[in-house]
Amino acid sequence: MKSPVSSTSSKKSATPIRSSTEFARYVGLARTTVSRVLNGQPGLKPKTIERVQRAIEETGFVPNAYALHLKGKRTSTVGICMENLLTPPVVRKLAELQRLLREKNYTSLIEVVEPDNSDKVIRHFLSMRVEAVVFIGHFDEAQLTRQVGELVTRSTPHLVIDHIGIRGANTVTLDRAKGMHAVVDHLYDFGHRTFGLLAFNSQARSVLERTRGIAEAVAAHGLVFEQCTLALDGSFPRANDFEEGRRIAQAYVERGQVPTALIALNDEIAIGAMHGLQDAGLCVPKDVSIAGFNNQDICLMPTPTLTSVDQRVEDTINLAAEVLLPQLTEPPRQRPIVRMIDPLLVVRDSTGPVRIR
Amino acid sequence: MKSPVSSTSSKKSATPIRSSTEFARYVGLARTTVSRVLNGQPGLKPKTIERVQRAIEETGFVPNAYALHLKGKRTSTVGICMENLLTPPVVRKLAELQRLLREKNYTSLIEVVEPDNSDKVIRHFLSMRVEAVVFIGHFDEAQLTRQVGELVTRSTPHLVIDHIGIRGANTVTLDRAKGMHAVVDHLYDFGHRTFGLLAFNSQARSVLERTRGIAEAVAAHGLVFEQCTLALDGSFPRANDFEEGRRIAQAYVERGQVPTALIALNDEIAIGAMHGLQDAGLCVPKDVSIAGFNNQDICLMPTPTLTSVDQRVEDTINLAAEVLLPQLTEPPRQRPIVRMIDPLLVVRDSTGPVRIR
DNA sequence: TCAACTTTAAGATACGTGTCCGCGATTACC
DNA sequence: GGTAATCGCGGACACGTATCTTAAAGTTGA
Repeated sequence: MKSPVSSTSSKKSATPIRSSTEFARYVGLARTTVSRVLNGQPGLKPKTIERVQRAIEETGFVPNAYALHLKGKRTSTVGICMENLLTPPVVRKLAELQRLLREKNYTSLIEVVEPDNSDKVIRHFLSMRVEAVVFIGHFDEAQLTRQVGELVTRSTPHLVIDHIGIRGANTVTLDRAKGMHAVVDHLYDFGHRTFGLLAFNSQARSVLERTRGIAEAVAAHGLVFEQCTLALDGSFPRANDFEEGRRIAQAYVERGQVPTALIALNDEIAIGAMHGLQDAGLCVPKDVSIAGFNNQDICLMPTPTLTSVDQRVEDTINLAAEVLLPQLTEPPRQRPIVRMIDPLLVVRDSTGPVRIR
Repeated sequence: MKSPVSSTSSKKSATPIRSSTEFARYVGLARTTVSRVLNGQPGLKPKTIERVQRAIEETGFVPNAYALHLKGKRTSTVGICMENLLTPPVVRKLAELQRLLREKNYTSLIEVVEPDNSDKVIRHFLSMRVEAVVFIGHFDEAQLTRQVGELVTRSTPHLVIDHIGIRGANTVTLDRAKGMHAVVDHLYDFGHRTFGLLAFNSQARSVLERTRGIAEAVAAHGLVFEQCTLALDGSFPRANDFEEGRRIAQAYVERGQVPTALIALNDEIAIGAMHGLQDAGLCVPKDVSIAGFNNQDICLMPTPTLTSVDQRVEDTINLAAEVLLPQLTEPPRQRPIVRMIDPLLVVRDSTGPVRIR
């Protein structure tokens, strides 16, 4: 493997070499000759090539990417707007996407977007001449729609991951409604007819989608959503999801009427609720079944292990790359591409047959 | 707030404007005049200024950052080498550092470093003329030492976060030995005299540091490390830490001799072990006390909640910024700066008095 | 109306790099 | 030793931008 930095010489070049002119002077060759070596052009004596390569090792000279782009080289840069860097599911998607892009020799420019700096982030991306902009997570809907529109106008490729329903946007997202549908079907098969919804009190699109999925599923089984579901939700936003789940479970217990099945917004809420029930002497899944969402590693932690809906992050991001990469090399398409990923219900020990009373 | 993109006009500029020359032609002014408006120079009619600003909104023109840097503008870019983007503690540090840098108008270039691509990443950072390189996490020690050495040689500022003992490196890291010392002291005060070490079977520096802390602590209490500690570790690397913790706990149970206190490598292992013990009918902390490490959110999840060592991520990163930022503007220092952060023991319900038998 | 001044426009140069071109120097072959 | 082929050199140009300098246009005052 070629090393950009010398591992043997400890030569202290007091003034590091910053340009090909300086570097050529160091080597004792013309700048043009050095340039031809660096770009692998033919018609050079092996001795000359070797001389330049040794000088690279000695000085650690690296051409200026800014000048290269000015000369017409592609930036090979993709800007990624992140909702945050703290919630595991979005960070996993970032990690996976960045890995794929890196494999294709693209650089990722990653920025966390907040409502008041999102235009600044986009402007920065554009000034860095990114070849595409990717959004991962959930954002202000009107703002995102506008930004996607502007990207389309200037024919900069884009992709929205996770956020459904942005008009005109290329979108790759989990079909959250379908995920909840699968959860309800699974619980219904076990005989459950009442469902407690944990922490669904948000107007975020991703949550509404899931509520819709539940509503459709219970309707498909001949149930009435308002009668068979229950919600004792707390504050939003929440401080700590485990504590919130525990709190909600306690609220059900104190109310003296716990649904036979609980469907949680995410795994943290689910596990918190599970512990809340267990603290109250209830048994999971004998007394109450619980399902989470996201299928994070923590699903394996509790006793019993948690049934959850897997986001299929890897498949999602592979699909995202499949949608994004052609845009970087081929002429722009007229119609936005929208692709949905089917979630995967992972059944574990926290869900079981309804107790016969 | 100024918007880089027009929110009102839906002008479809078929050929987006890519240079100030094109832009000036669009405005109908000389390129130099436009440049002076963009850079706020005096001696321009308000009407001219307004004309240019309207054109910016119409076209969404953004100057090319690459050309700007070539003209001498700083890149204001910091390269961040990440161990990974999957383990919460390092990602939290990244999130915090990026937030701080963004506040100071620095762009972060984030790359995940793997053993076989680390030189490539550094070379890429150098070609992007980053003003500093930051390493977050744990890396191959020899490789990192060499890379830091080369950065020093070319007087590019650097900072190593989390990795202790890199010769010549500016370092900010948690004092992990001190953290384990605190854990042992805490358990000792509760009467514990035997300690099971969970998943400490790694030669990584950060783990060795912690083992050292435990050894020092038990010695300070007049105990002999080899006699009072026990380890039934499994494979490394591990697939899922919860299951690994559970597995190790079961191994202790099957062996019929569980130490009164367990010290885990991290919170996941600790919680897994806790469930393993509970499955075997043991009570935490009455029968066995357990302590984790990192004080992640999941510590609040189990019953009982987990005693853990907090990394004080925010303080760590604030200190990191304090060490890093002056290097970006002031002349280079001769001696490396090494700063340690004192961890914080967070006592919860998983640790208690030793059972009297 | 003309000079003096202010405002705007245009020209030139530089930044670091790749590439093309023509010339001189070295090498290889006979 | 002569000729041709090879190789290195230096100059020139372009990329997008800022800035300095100079020229042109417009405005004011007497």
